[in-house]
Amino acid sequence: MEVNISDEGLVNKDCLIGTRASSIYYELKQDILSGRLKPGSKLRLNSLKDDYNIGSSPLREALNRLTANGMVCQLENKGFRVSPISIDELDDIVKTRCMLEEVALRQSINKNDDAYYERIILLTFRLSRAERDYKINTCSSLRDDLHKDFHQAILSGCESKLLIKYCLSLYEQTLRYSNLIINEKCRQDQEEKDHQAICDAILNRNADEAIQLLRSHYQITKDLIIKSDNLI
Amino acid sequence: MEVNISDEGLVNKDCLIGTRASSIYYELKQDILSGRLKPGSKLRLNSLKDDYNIGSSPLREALNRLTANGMVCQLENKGFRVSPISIDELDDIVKTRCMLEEVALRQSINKNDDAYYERIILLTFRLSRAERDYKINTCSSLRDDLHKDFHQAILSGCESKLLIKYCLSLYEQTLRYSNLIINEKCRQDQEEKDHQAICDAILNRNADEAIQLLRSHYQITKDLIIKSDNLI
DNA sequence: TTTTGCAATATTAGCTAAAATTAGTGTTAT
DNA sequence: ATAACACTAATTTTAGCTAATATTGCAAAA
Repeated sequence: MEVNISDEGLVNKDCLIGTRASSIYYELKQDILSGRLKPGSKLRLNSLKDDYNIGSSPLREALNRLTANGMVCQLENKGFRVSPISIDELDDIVKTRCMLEEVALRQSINKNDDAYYERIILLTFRLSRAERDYKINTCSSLRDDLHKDFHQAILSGCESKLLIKYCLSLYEQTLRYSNLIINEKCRQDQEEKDHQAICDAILNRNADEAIQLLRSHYQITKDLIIKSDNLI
Repeated sequence: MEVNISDEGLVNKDCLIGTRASSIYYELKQDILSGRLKPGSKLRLNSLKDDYNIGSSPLREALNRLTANGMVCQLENKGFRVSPISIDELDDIVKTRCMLEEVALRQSINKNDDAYYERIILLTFRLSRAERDYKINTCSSLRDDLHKDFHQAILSGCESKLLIKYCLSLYEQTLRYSNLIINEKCRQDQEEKDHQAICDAILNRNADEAIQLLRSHYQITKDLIIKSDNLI
């Protein structure tokens, strides 16, 4: 199987892929995004080697790849640590994300491509089903995957690969903050409505409204994160 | 010396820094940007180990960091190669760069910060002096450094670290294409005038004009690259 | 007694070199 | 002609070693 490392979206997420460096990359990323590895905490190579049962070379490779996303930072001769979080950074992430996704979303809608609209309908449906199921079985992994797919889908009509890449990176950075919210029940119903509303606006070719809805979707999430006070 | 790997701008450029992985990173980056390592060409680990006199572990680390910039791409179990170039990608880079720098430049100018304007004047002066010297001694390294500094300076009033990071990455990606132009004499005089005009527009607080000048500066460079037919 | 500076020790990161795995290629047998 | 096999060359990984950093304990001064 030929897999280009940089095309993350296409890579099998279940770590069934070839190299150890890649699978450890996904494991670490998951653990950082989920908050199991806490922001600011030191990533001791020896501990990680034991915990994940891996050698130092592929481990260092994985950590180097994670520094690219801004999830891990490295200090010369002092090793790696999970990037610290801050309200300022969250602010920057959300603002930048709004700005870039506005452009990508408008481009997508204006292209007027049938396949794009079908994708939106399909993924909105799947996501709402997963949200419903999640209330019963509380297994979030499918919901989380579909949530990511939804947000990628609404930008998928954008011609610029770079723009899409940046938006994906910002999505993941936001996710790290979102996962700090403990009580997400209150958020969930709102989220579901937001997604449906965004979907409708897109299908109505109403770019301005869709953008406005997306902005407030992000703004509300940000406010909740800041209010939740899990930021040290 | 404490050096955060991700803060590239602050890192000593002359490879005098601590780890071997870092110094090999800068060497490789330089060789890729300069075109010595050709787009699309295979980066055989054994050859690189011999050429740069280094072990495989720091070498792999450096290559992994370079994949983050999009200068190198990696295929599972097939190693690394210099990322191929294409007109489509150049198009994407330039468009995205225009879009992001417009926002960053407007923010910078509107902030109305004296230190910012002083920086612009200073760097424009230094750059023009270096351009003049370059015509005599044809040593481009100082000119290249100052050119980079100039383009960073005009965005340096922007509050968003992310935006600045993206702009820097796009600058470097553009540079790889620029260096394919063999006959750059024709370009040089134009460039010098462009820089001066941009500087003037900024000092006049004329954001719209500055943005327009920056856009056409990039557009002209792009057209020259495409016309030069070094894209295979 | 508390604080400061230094030296010795322990811990950790980073690197090299060699082993193991994988992909690519050519050959042989069916 | 095609499929299976074996061989070669390349990548990836492990394990051991070196160099750098952090910590501890001790002694001397305030």
